[in-house]
Amino acid sequence: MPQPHPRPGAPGGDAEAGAVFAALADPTRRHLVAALAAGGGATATGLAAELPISRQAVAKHLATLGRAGLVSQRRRGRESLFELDPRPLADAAAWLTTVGAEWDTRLADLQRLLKG
Amino acid sequence: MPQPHPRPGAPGGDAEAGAVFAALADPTRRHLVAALAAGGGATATGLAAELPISRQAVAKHLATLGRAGLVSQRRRGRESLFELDPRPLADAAAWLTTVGAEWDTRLADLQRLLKG
DNA sequence: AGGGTGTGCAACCATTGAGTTGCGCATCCG
DNA sequence: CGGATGCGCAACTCAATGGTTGCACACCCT
Repeated sequence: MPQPHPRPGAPGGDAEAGAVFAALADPTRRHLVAALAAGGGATATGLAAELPISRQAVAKHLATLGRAGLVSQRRRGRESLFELDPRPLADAAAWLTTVGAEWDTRLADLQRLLKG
Repeated sequence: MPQPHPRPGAPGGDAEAGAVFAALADPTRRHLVAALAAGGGATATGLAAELPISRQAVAKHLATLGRAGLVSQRRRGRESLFELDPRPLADAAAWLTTVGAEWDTRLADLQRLLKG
């Protein structure tokens, strides 16, 4: 129900979604996420091989993605595998559609107001 | 079809989506987007009134959102109105779901491989 | 006309973040 | 055993960015 003054801020899970947006703000990180989505688990060294940056840079990015809950790490002998966890992506998508829907509702209300 | 070397990057519209993610990475900007979605057009001064930062800071954020295509500006006499444009949100959502779907497909393929 | 109100522009500061290099430790393999 | 390979941690540089203040211009209203 559209009110003139709904709460100023927040659709559900703003913090979670925010972490995801911040994580995906960087093109390198988007590339990593896409690569992990397409290729399954991979190591930092392997991922760095197809990128113009150092392994440590990739490792940092993976750590950032991990902090956002998008990537999980598993040690396998002397190498460590990184794997995508797509669940937070859903939260972010929900935020986007919620805001979009809220806007659409507002427009519809406005038009109804003008017509009526 | 899962190959060892799929294309490195990109579901459709990576650049567009990236701009949106970068724009929404900041909590203040998310708040602004939410406020515009809920309240319709607003001025920088009005938006700054409910925030702990200066009008100019808000203006800068609105400019950033404008560069991402999320906000349009219209001069009305001596005040300038900012309005949400939700279309880029759809692009970003599409990116998220594409990546998620790609991951799901990969998982399904893997399971089929193990079963078959 | 002229004061109040709202914008926009520019300079400046502090913090964050991406990237690098160097080093030490663990693990596999000949 | 001992070299090679891979990882993680720490220190450092450099650019981007969120925030501020100050000022000048445009517009509304009495």
